[in-house]
Amino acid sequence: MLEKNFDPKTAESRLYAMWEASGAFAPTSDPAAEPFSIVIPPPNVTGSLHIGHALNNTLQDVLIRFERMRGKAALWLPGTDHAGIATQMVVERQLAAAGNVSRRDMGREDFIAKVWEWKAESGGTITNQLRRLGASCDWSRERFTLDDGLSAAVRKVFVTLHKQKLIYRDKRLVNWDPHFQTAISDIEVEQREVDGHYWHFAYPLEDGSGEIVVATTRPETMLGDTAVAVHPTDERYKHLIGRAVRLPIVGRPIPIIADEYADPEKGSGAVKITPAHDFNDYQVGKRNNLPMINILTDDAKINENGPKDYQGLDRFAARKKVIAAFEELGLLREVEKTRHAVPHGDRSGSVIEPYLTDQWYVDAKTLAQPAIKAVEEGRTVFEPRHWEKTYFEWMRNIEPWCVSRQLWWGHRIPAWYGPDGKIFVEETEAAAQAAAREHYGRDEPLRQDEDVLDTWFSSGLWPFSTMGWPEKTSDLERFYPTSTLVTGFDIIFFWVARMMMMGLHFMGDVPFNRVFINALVRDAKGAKMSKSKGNVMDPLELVDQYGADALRFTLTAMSGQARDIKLSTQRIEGYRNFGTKLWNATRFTEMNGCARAEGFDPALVKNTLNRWIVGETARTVQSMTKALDACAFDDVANGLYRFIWNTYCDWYVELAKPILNGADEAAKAETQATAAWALDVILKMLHPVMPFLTEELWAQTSDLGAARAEGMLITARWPDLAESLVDAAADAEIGLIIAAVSEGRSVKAELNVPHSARPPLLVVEANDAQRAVFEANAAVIAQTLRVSELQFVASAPEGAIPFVVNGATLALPVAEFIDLAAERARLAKEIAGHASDIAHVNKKLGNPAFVANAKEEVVEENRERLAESEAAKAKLEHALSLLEAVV
RNA sequence: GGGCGGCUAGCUCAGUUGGUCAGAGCACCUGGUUUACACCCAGGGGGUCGGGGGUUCGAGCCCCUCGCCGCCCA
Repeated sequence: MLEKNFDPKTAESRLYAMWEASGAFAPTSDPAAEPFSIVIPPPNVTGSLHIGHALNNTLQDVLIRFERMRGKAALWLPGTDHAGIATQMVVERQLAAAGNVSRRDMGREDFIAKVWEWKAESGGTITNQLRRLGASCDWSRERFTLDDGLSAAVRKVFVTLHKQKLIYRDKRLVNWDPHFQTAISDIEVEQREVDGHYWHFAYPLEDGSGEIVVATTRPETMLGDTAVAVHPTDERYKHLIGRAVRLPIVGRPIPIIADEYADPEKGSGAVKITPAHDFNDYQVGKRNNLPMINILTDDAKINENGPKDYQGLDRFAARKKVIAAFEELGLLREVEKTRHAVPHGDRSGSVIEPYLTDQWYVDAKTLAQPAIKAVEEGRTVFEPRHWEKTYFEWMRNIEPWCVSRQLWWGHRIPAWYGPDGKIFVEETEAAAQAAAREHYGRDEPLRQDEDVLDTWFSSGLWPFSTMGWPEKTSDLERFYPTSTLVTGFDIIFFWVARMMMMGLHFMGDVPFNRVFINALVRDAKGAKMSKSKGNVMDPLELVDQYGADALRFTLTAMSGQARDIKLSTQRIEGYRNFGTKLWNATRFTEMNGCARAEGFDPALVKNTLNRWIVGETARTVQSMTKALDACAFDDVANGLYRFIWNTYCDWYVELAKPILNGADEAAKAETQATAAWALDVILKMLHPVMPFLTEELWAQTSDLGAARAEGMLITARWPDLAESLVDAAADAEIGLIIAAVSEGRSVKAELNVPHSARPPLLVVEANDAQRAVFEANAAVIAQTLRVSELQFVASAPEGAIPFVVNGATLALPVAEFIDLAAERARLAKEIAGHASDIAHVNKKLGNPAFVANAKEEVVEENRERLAESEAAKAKLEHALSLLEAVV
């Protein structure tokens, strides 16, 4: 006998261990099985599971479990990302906290050893947390972006792209993060609106004949100014073009040039040009052959190109000093308050400086073309579809991808420099030396590039590098392209786009056929969860509190197509209750001898109620299968909820009670068998979303009745029930019973008939078929509606309360209890309802254009509806008139 | 400035190709010792589907326009 409640705390770890030990997570080796594969978006190895991971991985697990049960060779390939900056940051912080020497004092080798040490200790945290969630990943295939195989893949890709001239070295402005002292890519830059100022500076003309005013939000950059630009058509300045101003503080004469970049509408119309420290100015500088003066050090202090008394000053201190100097010189014309966007590093949070450096670039524009085409042609489909616009938008305007990072933790760039600076890009040092020997005609000492690659470079290879590429492995053969990628929209640029480019280039095929973009989880108020706001919900705490299944079900139910999910514990609690409901329904069936019958065939059941639930079950299987195929996760959750609670528990079990307690042994046996059968189907359908509870119920009911053909639920076969199991006659019959009971309950409740009262239910008027249903089901209706019996009468006695169900008139003789006013109100309400319906339909049918243009079946439907409503209204009006007569 | 998404019951959201589509869950109100479940059962109130205009026999669903809100990119 089942306990009263499911206990997730003890069951979850036990069941997970059982699954894992059984090998159920690995794809079946059956060569005939169709492959279905998902690669996990590798979480940062430093990370711990947040609610976004919980959602993302729940959805992947739902798909994997579904396809596994369907008999496919389902592979969910897990792993983690070395996460260059993030990890380096964590370890550096730890070193600092422990009072250790800094990274730089420690040296590269020792520091990296420290990181690996840290990874060995803490790197398993997040994968263990995924296990708590129930994720059925194939852990035997787990990968890490910095493991040997993936590192080899990275080198191969880099060298190949270099030889194809799709990777090159270039000197240009990059986004420089002074905190980490590395370049970062455009998409790692976050624009933040901040309060700032426009400082209007006067630059005196060199000949002393006047001045020209420019404005800037970054005064310190004036130290690197090499021109002032005005618009070529700007009449105010035309006469000054070609002349020069003397740059205050610095004393350098700089030219006044004509360039369309200057906007006559903005400020004075003249703009200072600092080619080495501003992206727009850089373009202007290139167009006009201006010198580019870098005035900053790697850590954003003024370098030797600045005036003596500025050298070594931090950029913000230098800013203050520049402003003070202008004020002193009497050249500060105006200070204007402004709000403007300032670039920040998404990891460091520090202000990014445009900075002129040598970096490695990937020719993303070229690689993007096939990636754009693949989505245009539908070889990869985004779900929801509208994300394709975002993808195209970015891909069509893609910039060269800066892939070098001045960090230590990551894939060292496989490039070696000869004594003369000649670059040898090879997969190994030995190969580079060989190439150098070839080039120089002798051995020369080589120096490897100090930089590492952007983390996203290795994650871009993830769908094939994890399967063993560049080796030709059987996994690649079988599971590439992967079936579906499930990820968040925030990394469409970072990750999805890069995988598309790399996959197409190196595998000649898309990395995945479908990309499901999941929503972003927010708190109950819709705010983004963040540690600083203190509104973070820890998924593991929620698992502790409500069980993994409840959390999974909640996330599944809420993952519609909307961008945001607003998560509240109330919701989780409700779905925890849903699990308990199913648990207790199972407990009920167990108590009532429901057990699998040997050779049970749902097509052969005779009892109407059983035929009905068989049909409803088949319908649900079909809609759930369809919804899962379409990644309509919310439909899955809602459909299961409704079927299990409102159909199986509320009606099937309730209507089955009289049979289970009755004397008709044949009907009883059939009902016991059908209830058990339907429950098994339910467990299967619910398993992908609530794996723990269902597996536990599956186990606990395993010895009830005939043995199951299948072992554990996780590997049981997904149900396949034919549409033909739906029986229209059974639907109509049970539908009438449900309608009669519901309406009868409503009447009793509205008239405040005491709960203990047991009037008979009078069948006043009904067609032959309906009469037969009422006769056959009198006992069930009587028990469920809590009436004494059913009586068939020619007309309703005085004071009986009539109600209309599917055209039949029923009545409850409860005159002694009723409040006349209440009854009058009830009737009036019903009549009004029908009246408005009639008016609505009449208006339609009265419109000749409607009858002429609308589809025949629509017109017919409306005619029927009108007739029904009119009949019902007439009956109720008659009842009301009788009531008035009594009074 | 450009792009994308949203605006449906008090709250959170569903509403496929326009024709019972005005729904669900929660919240709220009323009643309940129905021997599976109070993590329960039964019943109930509540929305002119952001505003305006248009197409259509018919629009929450299509078009235009305006207004907010959010996100992304400049």
